[in-house]
Amino acid sequence: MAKSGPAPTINDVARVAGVSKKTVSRVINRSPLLKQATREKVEKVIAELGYTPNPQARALALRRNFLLGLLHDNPNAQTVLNFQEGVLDAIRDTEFALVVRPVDRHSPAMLDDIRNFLEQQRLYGVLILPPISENDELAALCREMGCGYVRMGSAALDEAEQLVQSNDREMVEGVVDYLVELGHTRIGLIEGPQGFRSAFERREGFLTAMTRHGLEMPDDALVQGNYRFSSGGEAANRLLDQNPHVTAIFASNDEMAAGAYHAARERGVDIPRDLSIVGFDDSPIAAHIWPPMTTVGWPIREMGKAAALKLVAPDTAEAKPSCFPARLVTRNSVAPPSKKI
Amino acid sequence: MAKSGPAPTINDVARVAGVSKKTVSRVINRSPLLKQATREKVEKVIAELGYTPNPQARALALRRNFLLGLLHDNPNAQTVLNFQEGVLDAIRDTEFALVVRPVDRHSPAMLDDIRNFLEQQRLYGVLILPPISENDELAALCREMGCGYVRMGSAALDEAEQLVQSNDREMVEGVVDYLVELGHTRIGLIEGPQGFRSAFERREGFLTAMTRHGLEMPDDALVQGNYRFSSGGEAANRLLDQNPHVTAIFASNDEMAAGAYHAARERGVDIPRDLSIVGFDDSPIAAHIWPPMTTVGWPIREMGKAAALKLVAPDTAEAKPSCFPARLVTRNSVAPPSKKI
DNA sequence: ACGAAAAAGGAAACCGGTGTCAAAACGTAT
DNA sequence: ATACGTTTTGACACCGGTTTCCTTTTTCGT
Repeated sequence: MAKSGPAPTINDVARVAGVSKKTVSRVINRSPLLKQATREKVEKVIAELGYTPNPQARALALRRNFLLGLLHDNPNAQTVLNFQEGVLDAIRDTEFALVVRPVDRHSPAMLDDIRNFLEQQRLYGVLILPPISENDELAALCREMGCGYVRMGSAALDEAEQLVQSNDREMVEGVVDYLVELGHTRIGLIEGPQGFRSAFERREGFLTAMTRHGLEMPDDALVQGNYRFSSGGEAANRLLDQNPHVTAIFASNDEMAAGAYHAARERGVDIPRDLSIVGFDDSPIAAHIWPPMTTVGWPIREMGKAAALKLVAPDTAEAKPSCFPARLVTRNSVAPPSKKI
Repeated sequence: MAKSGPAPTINDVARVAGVSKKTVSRVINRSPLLKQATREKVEKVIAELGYTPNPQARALALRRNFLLGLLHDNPNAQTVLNFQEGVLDAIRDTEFALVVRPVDRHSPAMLDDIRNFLEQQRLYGVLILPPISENDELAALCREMGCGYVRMGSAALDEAEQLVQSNDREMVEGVVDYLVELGHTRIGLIEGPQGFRSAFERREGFLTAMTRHGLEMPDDALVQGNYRFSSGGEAANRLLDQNPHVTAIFASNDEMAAGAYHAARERGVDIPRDLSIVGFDDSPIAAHIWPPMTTVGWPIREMGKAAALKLVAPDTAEAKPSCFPARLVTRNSVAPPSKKI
């Protein structure tokens, strides 16, 4: 049992074990050039005293903190928090801690802010969430500062090693296949905002599949939103005005899909009888809205865990995978088309 | 302009300014016993070199890190993230950073985990979110470890100084007044789980107002949920089975209210014509669900900011207030009762 | 048994700040 | 000019680790 009072230091351990502090340091850092007997002796004392190294002292000496940073500028709270949970799964019971840093991607000072942040905190590594994960200058900054980083993204970026991603594109194709199989031929798309790689990937997947099925995709059946709830309603109204015969809509995220629900409701069109809607993300709103929404879920928490492990334990098996499959979550917002032309 | 290369240290500043490092340290720490001329000279050099003190070295010397911790075990992602944002509003452009730590209040090891965490990270202070903010052992632990703390709560706890709270109870009374004014007399309550102070406060507010209006509150018009979506549906079904004449339901949070929406839908009762529903929190779901939900909003972000300021700048005006008024957000889930008896 | 190479361990400096305490500088009364 | 009380400043140890470099011990071939 450790006695109470001030925490024991490396000096205490060294004194009690009758060795120098350097030797204790070697034990802590698993240096291979130690006699087995010495190591055991020191380890025994460490256990007795309940000694743990002081992170602040280590940080000073190593010029590097045992801190992971989470950089995000994400409108979706649930995504961020799930990712956080995943990261914390990874660093639980380690000496690492997680510091969060929301940033403003519209601020011209963003890069300078982040540079200051990295310089100040001397982070071990950072995890970057979309959409700023797609900022290559930011990645370059991390490299320049010697700060490890892993990006979460929906598309292959330069270096696969530093990325966790999902197969968005493929999944969106699957969504279209599913709708077509049910008989839908006039399908509208509410895409995400420019500058989001995820929005791009999802649109491309959508268009690819439509082409593959030989389906027409009129320009005005593709409208843009900004990933927020209200934009979904506006987009759906525009879409339905321009293209009244549409029988199904795919929205690039759940929030916009929920917005589309409201627009439909206000126009008196019933979901799913008159209009099928599919979202993306499987955020809580999808389950809570009526009727429960068919959407695409991706394992954010697992991705967070893997991303963190890539930084803190890059050699473990769990840190290896960088692509995490999404899956279709079928609920009640989709039905075969019934609208008469 | 600072030259690139290794960041300047206090020694560089001292050398260039021709003073001792202690003097530089005094300048940084705004020591009052410095000659104005010296101060200006040093400040000039600091600006020239672009010097910023190394937080790791400070942490070691002061035995205290410039880190704020956020302890939470909250089912509501939006609440947590909003609070985070508030905290970051407060510490933006300071040397502080925020480290997050989700905990498991059901784990018997929780207190030990947190003790380790505090001991390791040597935090400047922690912010504690409900429901664990109501754990007095945890508060005692913080005091024992000499770690500042501020709790967010919905009721007056021991020391008002270390708390940011909202006037939940009062607001719930206001909700009841509002419903009564519209003509409702048979109002059901879906309360939150045992052990949540917020649940207790909201129930008491509800019952107080009912009594004040001379309204009957049969035992079976009060059912318990666990603050999660699914429990709201179950609770509403139980409530409506036992008490079919109820014309309005107040739920202790929005998620449960949303669950109640689903139950109503499945039973074919229309909101708000046949049943009015009021939630609490003004989380996104309230605006996204159909019909948009009347609820009570409270300024979580501002509370986060104030809580953080209480730790890092306790003397500023913004850090003073500890009670933040909630307000009724009226949307479309409430109407006068129309049900025939 | 001896010397050389390899292995193990230690002394002291260092990371970049802060605390203590004494010395220097200054102002002023004698 | 001297003595004395303040105000400013600096020298040095310290926080708790790591790194560098050197000494001691062990191992082993001959």
